[in-house]
Amino acid sequence: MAELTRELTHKERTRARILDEAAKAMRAEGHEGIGVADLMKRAGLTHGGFYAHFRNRDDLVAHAVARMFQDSGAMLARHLDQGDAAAGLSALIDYYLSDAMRQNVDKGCPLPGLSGEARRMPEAARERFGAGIVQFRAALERAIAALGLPDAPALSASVLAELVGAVTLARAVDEGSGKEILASVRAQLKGRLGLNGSS
Amino acid sequence: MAELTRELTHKERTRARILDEAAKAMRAEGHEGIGVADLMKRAGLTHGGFYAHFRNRDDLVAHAVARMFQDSGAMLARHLDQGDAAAGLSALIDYYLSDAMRQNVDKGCPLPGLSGEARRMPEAARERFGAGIVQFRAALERAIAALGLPDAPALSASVLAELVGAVTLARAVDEGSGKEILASVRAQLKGRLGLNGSS
DNA sequence: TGTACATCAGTGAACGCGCGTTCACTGATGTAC
DNA sequence: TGTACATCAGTGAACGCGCGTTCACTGATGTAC
Repeated sequence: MAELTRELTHKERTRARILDEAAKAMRAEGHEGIGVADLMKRAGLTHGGFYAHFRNRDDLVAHAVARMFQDSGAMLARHLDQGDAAAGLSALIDYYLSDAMRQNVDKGCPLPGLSGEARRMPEAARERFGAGIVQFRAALERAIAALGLPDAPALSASVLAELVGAVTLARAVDEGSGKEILASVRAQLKGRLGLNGSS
Repeated sequence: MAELTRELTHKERTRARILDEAAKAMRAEGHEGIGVADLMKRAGLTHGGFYAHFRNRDDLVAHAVARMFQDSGAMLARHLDQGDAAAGLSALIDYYLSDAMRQNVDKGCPLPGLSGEARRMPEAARERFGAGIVQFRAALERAIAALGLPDAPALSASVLAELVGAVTLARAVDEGSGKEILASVRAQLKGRLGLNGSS
């Protein structure tokens, strides 16, 4: 408990900086897309020091994945853990399917960029990734149930698939098609969840 | 025209074999996941011969992507280019969201496995990939329009996102969750398209 | 029909390069007295 | 308060390895005569 509020040591701050850079790099370049030397350079260090912070590269990847889902969980809580489920879901959809999400591949949710290669990640990272997906879906399910829609478990899977698929595809096509996919899916999804009229 | 029916030369058959292996390997391991030497070994050859068939590795990747979308287009045509749009779409959904699709990552549609890294592919491959997505969506749009549903363009984007997202996520989580995601999305998607009762 | 030769798909050794990892060392920090 | 020393985060040269690519060569094939 004291653990949670204690000042970070110098080493802990360095480690956090490395993890932040790793999370950015992995979102942009995939889990194999950045090397130890480049990563340490981005964090303002030399590559040899890496092994004072992580057992090896696989260990880094696992912790970077955990880091990304912490951010992701905070984003979900910000939108969904408030009184109004309809307003929260609507805002989440607008955020997730925004053009900023399409463009800023190194920020935000790891699902569109990394789900396709999760299978190939080192074991610890893969497990955390799977757990992150399950957690994301559970948050959606709660919000959908609060909205009073039927069959929230199945609907949450469907909505999550549509959100993640839309961003993934929007990033893979040309800019015009990508923006259009996002706009189409935003409209369809809100229609489906009855979020059209108000708020 | 004669081009299309002519017997393949020995070299052309070899090239096709290399491309088939490359397509399989890329679906399973990503576009950077297989090396020239391993690929040629899988095709029963040695690595030096590679450059008699392709300018370089980027050239191979571009042609392998084209190859995958040929297969993908044939799969779509098989399901959708027949009289009954409802039966065709229903069969496509069952095929695409099947457990076989979840398991056999080296076969079938390249979208779930590779869309997330399309952005990072060499330019020619990236363009073909984007074109493949647009073509897939167009086929869906035609079938949805034939079904008589309103707003086919937007709905096709939404359905495609859901299909691709569902398989991507199902492959990234544990087996139980994966099967459950596929079953949920199958049911939701068919309900959405009014494909529940018959056929 | 049989021989000589050109063609060219495929071989395999070699290359330069960047990767993850190791390790002896440096030098700033903070505690002991 | 000032000095001596232990700690340890970070440095940078070095390693073995696998990668994409090159290239001189081989040997089977098929055409020319």
